[in-house]
Formats: sequence, C-alpha cells, structure tokens
Amino acid sequence: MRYSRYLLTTLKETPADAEIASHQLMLRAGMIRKVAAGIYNYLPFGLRAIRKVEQIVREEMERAGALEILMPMVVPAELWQESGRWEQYGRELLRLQDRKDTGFCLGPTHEEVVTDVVRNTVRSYRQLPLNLYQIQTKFRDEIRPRFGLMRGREFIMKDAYSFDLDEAEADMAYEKMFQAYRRIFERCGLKFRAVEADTGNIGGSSSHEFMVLAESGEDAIVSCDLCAYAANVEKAELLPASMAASKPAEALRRVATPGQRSVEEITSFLGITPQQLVKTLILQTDEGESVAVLLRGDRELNAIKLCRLLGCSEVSLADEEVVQRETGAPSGFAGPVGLRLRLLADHEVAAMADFVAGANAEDTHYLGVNLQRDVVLENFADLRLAGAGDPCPRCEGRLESWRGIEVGHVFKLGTKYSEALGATVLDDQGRERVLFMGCYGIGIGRTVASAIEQNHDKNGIVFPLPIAPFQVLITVVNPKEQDVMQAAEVLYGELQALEVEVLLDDRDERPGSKFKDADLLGIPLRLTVGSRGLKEQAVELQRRSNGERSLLPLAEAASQLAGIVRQALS
RNA sequence: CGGGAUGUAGCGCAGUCUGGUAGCGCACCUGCUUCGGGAGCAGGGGGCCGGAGGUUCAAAUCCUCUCAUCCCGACCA
Repeated sequence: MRYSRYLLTTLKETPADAEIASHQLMLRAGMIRKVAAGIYNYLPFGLRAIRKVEQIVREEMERAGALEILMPMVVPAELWQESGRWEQYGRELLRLQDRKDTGFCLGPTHEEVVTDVVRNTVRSYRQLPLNLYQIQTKFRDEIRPRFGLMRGREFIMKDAYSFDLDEAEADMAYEKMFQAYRRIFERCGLKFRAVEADTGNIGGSSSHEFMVLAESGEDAIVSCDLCAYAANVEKAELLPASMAASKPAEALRRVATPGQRSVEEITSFLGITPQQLVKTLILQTDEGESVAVLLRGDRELNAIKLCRLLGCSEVSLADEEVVQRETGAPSGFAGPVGLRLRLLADHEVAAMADFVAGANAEDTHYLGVNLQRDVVLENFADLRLAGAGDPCPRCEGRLESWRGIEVGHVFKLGTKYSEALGATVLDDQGRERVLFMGCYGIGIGRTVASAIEQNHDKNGIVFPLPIAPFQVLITVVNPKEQDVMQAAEVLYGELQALEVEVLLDDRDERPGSKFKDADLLGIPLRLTVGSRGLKEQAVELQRRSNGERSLLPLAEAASQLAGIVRQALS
C-alpha cells in the first residue's frame, strides 16, 4: 500500500475524551473514529489490525474443529422469551419493534439463536460433537461505555457454542476451546492469564476468563505465588482461617463517638486500627430482603459471593431510611449487638475478639464486643473480596493481585438453553437426549486495544508483528529524488512479491514528520531509504520494538526482511 | 440512576464573568524556499458558537428547557 493513496490521518494532539493509552493511540494513529458513545468507525489502518486478530481466531477455531456460521444481529423477541432472558437481561438489551410492532432485540450474545439453529438441524448423536462459531457485531447498551474499543456498546465478538451428548464430552469440548484460546492469545503476542471466573448473566456451572495483564484493566484478579490458582476477585475463594479465635478479655461497654461514622473516622477517634473494628453493612436484595453482614474494618464485601449465598441476583447498600428502621440509628452506627436482622459474618471475623462495632444508637459504639458472648449470628461465610497477601485457597501460597482486561471468556453452560429451547437428539439407543452446551467468547476489538495497552511507548504503538496492520514500513526520506524513490519502489515490489505486507511512505513530507508517524503507527519493521544510505548501496532497518538499527545491503534487504517476518510468525 | 464537568472549524483550545463584526495553534489547499526526527514565509478555504424557547436595539456571552459527551460512583458475559 502506498501511503499517498491511503486514508491514514494521524493526529499530533491527543483527543480530550480519551483516557487510556490504547484509546488515545488508536485515535491518533487513525485506526478508529467515534460515531457515538461506545460506537466507532473502523478506518483502514485499524480494520487491518482487527482482521489480523480475526484471522488468527479463525485459524485456531478451525484447528479445534469449530465451524463458522453467521447469525443475525437483529433477533426476534420470541427466542429470548423462550429462554426467559427477555425479562431477565435488563436494560443492557436494546429492544426494538418493527413496523408491525413485533419485538426484536439487538443480539448481545447468541445462545438462543444458535440453540435454535441446532434444534432445527441436528437430529442425531452422529452429528455430534458440534461447535459453531461466528465473528459478528454485537450490541450491548452498556451503562457506561468507555475507553474506546475496550468497552464499546457496539463491538466485534467471536462467539462459539459447543453441543455434546453428555457432560463428559462437553468437558472435552471446553478443554479444547481453552487450549485454542491459549494459542490465540499467545499468537497475538499478549501476556495473559486464564483465571477462574463468575458466570454472571450467561449462567452455567463454571467458567474461565482470559485476562490480558494491564494496569488500566477494569478487572482485578488474584493468582497464587506458589501454585497455578488464579481467579477474578469476584470469584476468588477465601477459606476460613485456621487460627483459633482469641479469647474474650474485655467486658462489653458503650462509648460515645459523636459524628464518627466511617471506619477511618472511628479508628482515628478511638486510636485503634481497622483490624480491631468490625463493620456492619446493612444490605438489601433485589427481592426486598434486608440482611446485615459483618466484615473486618479494612475489608471489602464481595457482593457476588453474598448473592450466591442468598440466592438473589443483586444486593445493594440499604438507603438511610432502611438503615434507620432496621438498626434504630442513622447509618454509620450499625452493629451486631442486639440487631434483629438476618446476620452473616465473614469467616475472618470469627478470629476476632474484643473488637469495636456500632451500637445501633446515634453517636455510639461498643468496645469489647465478642461474637459468641454478645451476638446472635446466623452463620459465617466467605463474603469478602480477596486481595494481595490473602492465603491461597488451594495451597500454602499467598495471593498476588493484578489488573486485567477480559479478552476471552469460556463457559460450561450445561443444559440451561438446550432444555429451555428443546434442543435434543436421539442417542444410539433411540432415546431423546438434551444437549450439553458450552459457550466461548472473544472480544476482537478489545484484543487489539489490549495489545496496544500492553505494547506502546511514549512515541506511539509498538505492534506485535502477528497483529500489526503492516509488517514493514518503507520510509522514503525524500521521494523527490529520483534514485531514492526508484530504489524504494524496487524494494516495495520485491517485498510484495515475497508476500510481505508493506506500507510505502511515499508522501511528500519532511523526514521528521514521517519518522514521528512511523513511531506512532507502530509498524514492527521500518526500512529507511535515503540518499545517505544509497551511497553505500544500503538501507537502514529499525525495529520498532527496541529501536535497534542495522544497515542492510540494498540487494538483500527484501529477502532478509521476508525471513524476519516468516520467523516472527512461526 | 446519583455526583461533577464540558459542548465554539477535522483535532486541541481562547472568547462567556462584564452582551456589540467569531478568534488562536495544529491539520487542510496554493506558491516559494527548505528536506535523516513533527520547517519558514506569503496567501487561502472551512463555523446555524450542541438544539429549542425567552430577555434585549443587539446573544457564543444573560435566563429557562432540552440533547449530547466525558469523569467518579452504582452497574456490567
């Protein structure tokens, strides 16, 4: 491709509404342009990177035996009503009506549609195992789209769905996809981890997320420093501490704490540490039930664990009115002593003695609280958010914490959708069997964005070669000098003949601008063709990754570069 | 949905307080010079100042409403 004929407008200045590096760089490098909140145009340079990732995904899906299909983006409400998700899914599902007032939605995921495909086409166990995938535009009306392609409302996703006769075979399909995912992200040149994850809205029995490690990641993950355990903090388990509870030594007594509500305020007012305090959270479920949860002062609630325990789908902090009604005090003074509310405590609280807690009266706390003596507790449970330094639930190790970008997610679905939609086959005994499903997603745009997040410097993008829009950039220092331009043209032709993807910067621009653009665009290999080198019959090769420069003889440059590219892709 | 902020040329911004011819830098077009790390000079094109009402002789500027965008939180495969 000739730059002079290409649509690639770079920006010197960073657009004001881009926060993170990948978003800023994708805008500056002319990869994407915003159309509306969370909705983007993919310009030629950006689309090439997208297509690279798609191609890698395709190759690995095919290798794993999956078959490509394409389902519609507009899906009839009927199908979603069959699975029950029309009501469940919430406002993220963009619902719309056609001229006859028939309900549709923009597909945010395609379990219903693919299950419909299978129930209509698969009759026999002989057609199994089956794995269907597509690469398609999805729409989710996110509450807060942000960070460019990282969290768009419209986004490109690869979604695959496996169908098997029984659970054991479904497990094998899951494992196959798991391995395919490892290969995909390795080929994309990403540093990532597969972590245990919550299944959320999709449902099913177990799942793993593939997390690209990056400071800007929206997810927190923990991993063991000794064993292979790694999990999203939403999911990360914490076992009851083995140490025995300390013995009560103090008597229960009230103390005035005027205006001291937050953990910070109380601990500094009383001169204690947050570890000596128990905080009492008053929570409400989506079904209207109120419940109190006890946590050590420096810990945070994991709402997902609590939901799982209570069997509800949402909990939120109770508002002031409810707190006043349930505890008899304004918020900030709730405590477990004498509280007439369903009361749960995190395991860790079991080991605490003589702690401080609210007294359910305004401006008052208790000192010397001891659970066994002073409190009526329903149960202990794993309720807090895991963090760095916590013990590993699988071994003797300690957890480390990281930020991650979720680029892939694999789920074991069981029969949730096949049962609801009646996707069955006849087995070798002629019996009707409900299919076991799995589903497997990859955010294509997000993968490109996270690759940039992980591979950039102050000058611009540093594309990993396998997903770079072009492999080689030829910078023609002065295209007006005939011999220079001619040498560049010859190289360009040779590289193309060797099937190297090359962008020829033949623009009539000053060299400085071209070099700056080259750094910004992040094409891995840059050849500089100028009169200076040509005097020696040489061109300069510079690698974007480490800035290393070397001179190549003009006659051998193309074949050497083709060799470098081939090696990088193998 | 709660809190905060911002909408002026493709991008970054000034002008708004104190109403009076819509500006600057980058980008874009023309010409000349320049040419190995974002050149210089000269000339030029491009704006319903987010939208709708209102106040006023006069509104980018004041008032009301509205829409959009961004940040924090809640939320989220």
